[in-house]
Amino acid sequence: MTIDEQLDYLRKGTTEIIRKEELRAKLEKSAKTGKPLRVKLGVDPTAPDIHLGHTVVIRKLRAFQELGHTVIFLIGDFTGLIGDPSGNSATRPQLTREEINANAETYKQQIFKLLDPVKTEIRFNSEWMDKLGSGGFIRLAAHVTVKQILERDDFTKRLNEEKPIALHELLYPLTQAYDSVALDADVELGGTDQKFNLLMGRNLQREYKQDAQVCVIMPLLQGTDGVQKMSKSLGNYIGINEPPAEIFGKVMSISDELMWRYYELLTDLTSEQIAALKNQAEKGERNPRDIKAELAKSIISDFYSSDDAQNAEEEFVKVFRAKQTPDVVEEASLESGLWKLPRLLVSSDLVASMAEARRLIEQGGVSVDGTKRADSGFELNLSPDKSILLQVGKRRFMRVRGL
RNA sequence: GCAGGGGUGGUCGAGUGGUUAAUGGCACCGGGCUGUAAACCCGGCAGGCUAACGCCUUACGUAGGUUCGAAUCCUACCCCCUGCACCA
Repeated sequence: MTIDEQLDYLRKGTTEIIRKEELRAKLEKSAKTGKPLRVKLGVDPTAPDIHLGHTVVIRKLRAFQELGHTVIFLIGDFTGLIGDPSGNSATRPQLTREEINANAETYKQQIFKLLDPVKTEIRFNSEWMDKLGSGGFIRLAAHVTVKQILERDDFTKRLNEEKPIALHELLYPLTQAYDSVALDADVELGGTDQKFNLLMGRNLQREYKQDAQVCVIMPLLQGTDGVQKMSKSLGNYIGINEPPAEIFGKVMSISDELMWRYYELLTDLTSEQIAALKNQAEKGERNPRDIKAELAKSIISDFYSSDDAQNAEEEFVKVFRAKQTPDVVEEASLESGLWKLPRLLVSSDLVASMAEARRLIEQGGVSVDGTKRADSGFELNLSPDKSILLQVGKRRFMRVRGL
């Protein structure tokens, strides 16, 4: 690839690159000297459950790796002690060394589904932060003025709204910035919420007479609700460790509109290819459903095999289009005898409460052996010699049998 | 410590004595429609008992109190937020 092509490739999906000319210069220099660029991503040590939102940035790291550069996956075990940079939640719990190591293992196991281990360094910032000591930390703090820190949007806003800003929060960008100095980073990646912190790294590197890092800023991915950013706490996420069928279903449940965003940020298709797909959908040449199914398969293939992706789709079609029973249905054994339907649904854990069971039955959401039963008084007999298939809604199945 | 503001169901946010299990948005669940778990439309969304009509428990930071009746008034306590504190 020429440098221009590389730049184009790296630019796809980014919100902003600060600054593009510098990135070009760095790419050129690297090509000339054969020395790979050091590309940094900092992560929080507490949340090792990676979801698609995180992969937006990780995929971008991969793009750098594909071009031969080195990725530094930085686990912020020191910064983690400081607290939440977005300021809206409480200080994080302090983790023990063992917990941090365990989380790091989990991270590795997950990120290496996307990244090349050979071209990845895993580092912890306690490595240099611990050495710094409080004296060193104060000397570090002397490099930055309060005004500079307060420029951060979030801080300005909170200041104006008279919302609290804890002192340690002001130090957060500083420590993150120092990581870039310690690592001599050429590029740092982050979401739009990280922009200020990334820029702080540039400034601090200059203070330390280093070549300032380029900041590659990625958008935040919306969750399955299409409204808020994907996050575990909002429950609108798709985890990369989820079973393929689950991922497939969740992807199919995003709105048609949102899928273009997912295409852009979660696949390797070029912007032109995506535009072409969009065009086909708008003209009615292709059903958006199919395009979404392809997206789902592509995403699954990142974390599983393409066979798994294929199977997930077949299963989906079987259950939702052909309205058949899935291949694998969970089985439960309950006491033999006469059961009332609501009680059975609750006892088999298909439904959480009797009230909900009755509601679902009355709304026509429950069937027994394929027949809809909309009567809460429905009774059935459980015996050991034959199992009964319960279905709630479109996708909750369970086979029950008497003991 | 002092002054002020605030704590409501998964979430945001109404409600300041009486059909209030608590308006509304979002999320979520069910149904319809569809080549989608999309969009759209309809319904639901504390729990227990009942085939059903319905009945009964809990619930608006916590604990008491006033009242025929309280998320709403009173008392105490807890928690969160903002400001004050020095120079005087």
